[in-house]
Amino acid sequence: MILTSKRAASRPDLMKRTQNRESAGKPAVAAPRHSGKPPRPQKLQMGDIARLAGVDISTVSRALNGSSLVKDATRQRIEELARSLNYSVNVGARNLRLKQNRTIAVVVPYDATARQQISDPFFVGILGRLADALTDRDYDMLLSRVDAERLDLIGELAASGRAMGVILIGQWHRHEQLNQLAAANAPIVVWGAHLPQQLYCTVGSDNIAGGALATEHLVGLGRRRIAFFGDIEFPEVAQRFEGYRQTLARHGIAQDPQLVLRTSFLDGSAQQAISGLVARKIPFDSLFASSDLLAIGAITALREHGLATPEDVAVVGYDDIELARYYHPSLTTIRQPVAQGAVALVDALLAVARGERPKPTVLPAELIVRESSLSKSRPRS
Amino acid sequence: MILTSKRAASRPDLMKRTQNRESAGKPAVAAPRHSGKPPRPQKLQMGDIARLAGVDISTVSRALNGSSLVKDATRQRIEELARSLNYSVNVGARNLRLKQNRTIAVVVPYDATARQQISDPFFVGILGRLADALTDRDYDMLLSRVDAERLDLIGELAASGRAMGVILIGQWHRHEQLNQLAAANAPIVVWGAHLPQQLYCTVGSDNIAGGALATEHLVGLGRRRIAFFGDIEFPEVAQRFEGYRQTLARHGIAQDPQLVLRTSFLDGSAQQAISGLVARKIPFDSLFASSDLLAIGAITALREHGLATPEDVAVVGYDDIELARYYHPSLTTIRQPVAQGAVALVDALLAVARGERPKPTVLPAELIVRESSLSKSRPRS
DNA sequence: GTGAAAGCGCTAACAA
DNA sequence: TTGTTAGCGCTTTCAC
Repeated sequence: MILTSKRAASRPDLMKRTQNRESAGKPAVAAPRHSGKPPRPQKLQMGDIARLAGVDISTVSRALNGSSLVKDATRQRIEELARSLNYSVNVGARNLRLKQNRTIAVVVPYDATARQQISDPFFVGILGRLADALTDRDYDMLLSRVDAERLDLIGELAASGRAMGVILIGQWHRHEQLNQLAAANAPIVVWGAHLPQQLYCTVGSDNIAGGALATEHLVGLGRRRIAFFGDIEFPEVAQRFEGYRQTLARHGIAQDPQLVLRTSFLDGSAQQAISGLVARKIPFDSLFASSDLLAIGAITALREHGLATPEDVAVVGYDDIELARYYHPSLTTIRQPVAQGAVALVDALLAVARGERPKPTVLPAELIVRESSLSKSRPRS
Repeated sequence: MILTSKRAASRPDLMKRTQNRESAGKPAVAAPRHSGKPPRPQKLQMGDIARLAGVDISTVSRALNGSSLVKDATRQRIEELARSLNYSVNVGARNLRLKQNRTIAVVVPYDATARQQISDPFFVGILGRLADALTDRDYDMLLSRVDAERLDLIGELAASGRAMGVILIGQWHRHEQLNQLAAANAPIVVWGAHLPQQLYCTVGSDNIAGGALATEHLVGLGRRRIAFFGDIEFPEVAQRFEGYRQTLARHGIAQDPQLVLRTSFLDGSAQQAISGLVARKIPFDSLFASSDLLAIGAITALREHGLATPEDVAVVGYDDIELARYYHPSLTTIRQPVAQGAVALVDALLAVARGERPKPTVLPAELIVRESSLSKSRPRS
């Protein structure tokens, strides 16, 4: 080895830092400011603690990382010092050295055409749970909004080392793009529907069962003209529709295509759909909406047309967002186990990051009965 | 300088990497796997691009950073290569070297006693806007939930270099803790009320004006017994209450302490408050709630007691969450300019990080009139 | 039990 | 225009 301690001695910046610190007690004379700005102090680093504790920087590192090599007394002193000075190890440097990364990106795609926002309460619920699950495991959460048209950008999050992997909330109708990403070995996990030929891992609830539960419930109430609201371009919605379809078939109820309405989220398309049904005098006595937000929009529109829920039209939503309980009428809906889902997403992503190929998770869905479907139908005039 | 190219030659890892890459074309014979795991490939790095392009790593760095020093043809080639291999510069290493950081932490405090969740739609709205504002400026957003009792943890986010600063959404009743953080030079900015003796920078809307607008509106409708719902331990709510108080005084309406109810968020305390008023037969003809969520809870409770909104009790909320439009009755409310606020928060934080002391921002509040306050009062039985 | 030294992946002054 | 080299703040062998 050619280079001995020459190296340290030739580090002018280290000298400078040392001098700065030592003159920190005196008023700002030896350290002239160049600007009028307040002198936001250089961030403390391990070398400073080491010098203050009179030990080598490597000892500080060991102490702060709980190595058993370091003498208890020394560790005490160092820990004390670090705490009292509010020192925290620089995570970036640490990660670089360790080639590790404890950040996970959570991506909420948004549509430029604004069909569904980050503000969808259901997604927000997952977000909160994810934050919990990640915090529990001592991971940081990087939150990104990404244009659904540019899902390819997701790969960059991992490639750049910003995050060790990506949890995507909402599959949309981007199955192909996601498959491509997975094929390119991007560490992603998706909340959504499990599809055939799927290269990426999904976590989601059993949408077919959910759709069936909702429909079964309405059929059980004696409803026969059950409208379906939702955009079946989304795999999850398509599966809910499939549950609806199967249930009608099982009961020998003819399926009326006029009752299947492609509606998106809070932008008024539920209102339009209701208006359309009413205008064309298509009879219906109930409605299964693929989200609570849609259900709420529909109930509002029904009311404007003089139709009461549940008397004239029983309504079942999907998601059991918090508001479902507080809305008037309170909403019958399908609950997805969000907390469980968040944990499953995190665990799956960690597995993917380890190089495994975790199986998709399908969680149970549950029917929550409330006012919007409670009473029996009354005769239509 | 003692060390010439000896150094590079003595880096065994570099050699190893090179060999690995070069044998990558052949089937996995020379590179035996130790486990059954799929061989998640070493992440590409700048050196790889350099070797493939036949230039030095520094040239790659320059090319990818758009330095004008590099010849156009070379840059083209390098960029092409990087793109086709899906290479992205390692942000961690880059930040370390540059001593910069383009991550901003957004912290949503939550109360262990669950008064207000991350899921408060208003906060979520800000969150989305912040994501936009940060993305626009090419900053990453680190989202953390922090126990409101442990706001001191916030300092760690900056001290550890995880983020260059912290945007805190929701001031709560933690004014003192925040002042301490600011005194310790933590780069924070807070969404909330501007208070006297405040060491940290806030961005928020004019809560006094908002409270006054709401109250003025109800008075203008002929209401005189106006209840106030909210927890005035929160500075923002306290200011809304102050606007309410001032307005009543201005109109010479006596303030009845029985009409001021300390209610928190969606946990049913609005219901209790209404029940209490009804049980004690305290007359009231309208209600100003310090959040839309409270207003919705109150309307639900009123309905359960056979009181209609707006006929019996006119209701004004606060925040103008998206749902306010879709609720039944749609909600009269005070809108806070969230998008503007998000931009202001980000700009303020960047200023703080530069060592400046930006002034608190107080944004205008706006009255949005909807059904919940529309009609005139009707006589009470 | 502690210190010296190398190097994580990158950028930039300096040299050529 | 490109290559060489030092070093960002940290962890971890390897010596002592």
